[in-house]
Amino acid sequence: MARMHLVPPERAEHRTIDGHRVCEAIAAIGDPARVRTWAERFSLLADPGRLALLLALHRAGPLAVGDLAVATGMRDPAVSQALRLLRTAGVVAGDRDGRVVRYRVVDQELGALLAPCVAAGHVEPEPAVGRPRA
Amino acid sequence: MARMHLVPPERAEHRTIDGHRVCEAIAAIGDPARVRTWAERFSLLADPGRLALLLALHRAGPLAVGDLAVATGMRDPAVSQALRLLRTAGVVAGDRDGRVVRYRVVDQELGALLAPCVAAGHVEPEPAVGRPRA
DNA sequence: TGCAAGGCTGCGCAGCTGCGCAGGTGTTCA
DNA sequence: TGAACACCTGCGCAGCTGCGCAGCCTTGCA
Repeated sequence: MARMHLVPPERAEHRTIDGHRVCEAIAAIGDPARVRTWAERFSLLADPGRLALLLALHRAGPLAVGDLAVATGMRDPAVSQALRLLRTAGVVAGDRDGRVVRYRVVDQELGALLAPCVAAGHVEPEPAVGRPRA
Repeated sequence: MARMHLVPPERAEHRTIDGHRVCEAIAAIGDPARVRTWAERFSLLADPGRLALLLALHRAGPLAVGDLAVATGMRDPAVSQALRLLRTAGVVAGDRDGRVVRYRVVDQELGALLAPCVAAGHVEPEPAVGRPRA
């Protein structure tokens, strides 16, 4: 945390307000690829449809595609496509039982991110931040 | 958690595989508006630029727009726009100091979501390999 | 063996998002 | 007072995303 001349040479000549903090910030960001990976991870939860599917699977256990469609009000293809995305990402897995495929959450790390979402169900924190200048 | 006839009448006549689990799923999903709110929350973290900015602000403390631009490699307008989005969402706040505006993270709940992202990073300093930025 | 059910895929569209460029506003300093 | 600086905004574009419709494949049952 001491010596950080991590500033890319390209930007080294830019004038900075708090140079040392810029270095700390760069250290905090770390590998851009890692940041992008996490952004993709979060983007999986950024869609109401997928989030609803994950919440349903997380708390109601293995569910079939059609049932998920009924529960979420989505169309079958939409559910299927969303699940395919989540499956590709390694978040869910499907178990075939005859002609029924039941999906379940397998990525515990991402499942843990669902916890605060569920916990905050009863309380609605103030989204209305006082706009100084609307 | 047993008998829940929460199934919307519209979808009530659809054939289901595990009817009770459908009800549990609907209960797990809860209010669609809440799901959408959380999806928007996650979507704030779903962009590499915003995520990098939040990581920088979260760990390096208050930073000016220009410094954030240098740290992230983004252009000033992009940083400004991202911060405006985050500020509108109540995630960050800016403190004006003369002509400099230093931003900081104010939404602790969302800041907590950054923790696993940081913890799993473990970008350990390379002991001897001098690679500022290949 | 025929038929229905469950699930998946191709295609196309509407909508959104992020960003770069140019220009504007307010502040500080020579 | 003018110039430099920090930040913000309007505009437009390229790219992506999610979803609906229609159709196909596989499976199970009568």
